[in-house]
Amino acid sequence: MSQPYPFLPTMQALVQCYQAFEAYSAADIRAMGLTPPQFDVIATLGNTPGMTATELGEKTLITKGTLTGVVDRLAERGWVGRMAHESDRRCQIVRLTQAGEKLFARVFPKHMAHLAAAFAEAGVTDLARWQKALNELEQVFRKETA
Amino acid sequence: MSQPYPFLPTMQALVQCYQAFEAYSAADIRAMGLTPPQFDVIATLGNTPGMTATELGEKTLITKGTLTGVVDRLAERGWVGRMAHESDRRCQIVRLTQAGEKLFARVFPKHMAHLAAAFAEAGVTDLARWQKALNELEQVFRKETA
DNA sequence: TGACAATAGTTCTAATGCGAACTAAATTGA
DNA sequence: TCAATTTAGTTCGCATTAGAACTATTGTCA
Repeated sequence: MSQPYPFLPTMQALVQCYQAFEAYSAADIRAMGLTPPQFDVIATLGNTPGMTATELGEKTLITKGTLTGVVDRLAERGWVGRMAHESDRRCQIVRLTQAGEKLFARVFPKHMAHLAAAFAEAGVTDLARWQKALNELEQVFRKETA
Repeated sequence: MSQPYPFLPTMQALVQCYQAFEAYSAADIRAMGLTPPQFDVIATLGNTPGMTATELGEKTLITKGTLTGVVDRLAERGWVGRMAHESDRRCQIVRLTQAGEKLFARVFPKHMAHLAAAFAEAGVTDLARWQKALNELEQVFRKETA
């Protein structure tokens, strides 16, 4: 009896791997009082002079409709601010406030250390091999829609 | 200048690969009038005599709190039903109705074909290699919490 | 220059998603 | 046997998510 869908185990492995990563990462982020998307925004804006909301959305993979709400809540807490773009009045620049910079300096290294602990036993050869597999598998899903 | 966090490219590849899969899969599912979790439930219940909500949550990786709502909406549309467990009155059995079986027969093979199209050019060697990488990477995130 | 298309953000709706609190029922253990 | 613990589901609060509709602004091009 041959496999009806030989790709299913690979797909299930992808989903389980991602869920394991999410659970591991999100637990640490939530313990610091942030949600994963909020952390992504803070981490992306760290050490930058700010960027447009569109640019921020591209880097964090957050859709623009969602990004409005995420930035709203970060702004309410005083961590980010919105500023007018110099030449294009449609755009706005989102950047960290001073309090946001302090938050970034506090949570970013801490979360990186949390992740580094997970990868402690992984060698550069493993990392490269995994990355290659992921990039190849990603192309499987990209080529069809293109 | 050495990499400050050598594991970051691998993690980004994981997130991008998963997002690509999600986008590819969800577009097809939504076109059939279902959400991804709704499809997961229908697909999991297909060809089974039903199962408890806890079991269903474990297979679909949907949290129990969320599962209540997902099953509610599927029940409203007449695709699944809740039944009392024979011996344990805390449990309930969730199973497809006749309409649900028909829906399963219609959407499941169609979505599998959509996925198979993406994997058309992938050989069994590729699939096995990707799966191995994903299983290894998953363990990276599992071992720390265990 | 002026209609038209493209872009940037916001707002809206419906559905997840997670964690915590809660009720009901079953299990444990002294 | 019965109080304490565990388990199964529901409910709630808060945040995210996708997509579509909408406003404001900019770019295109005949």
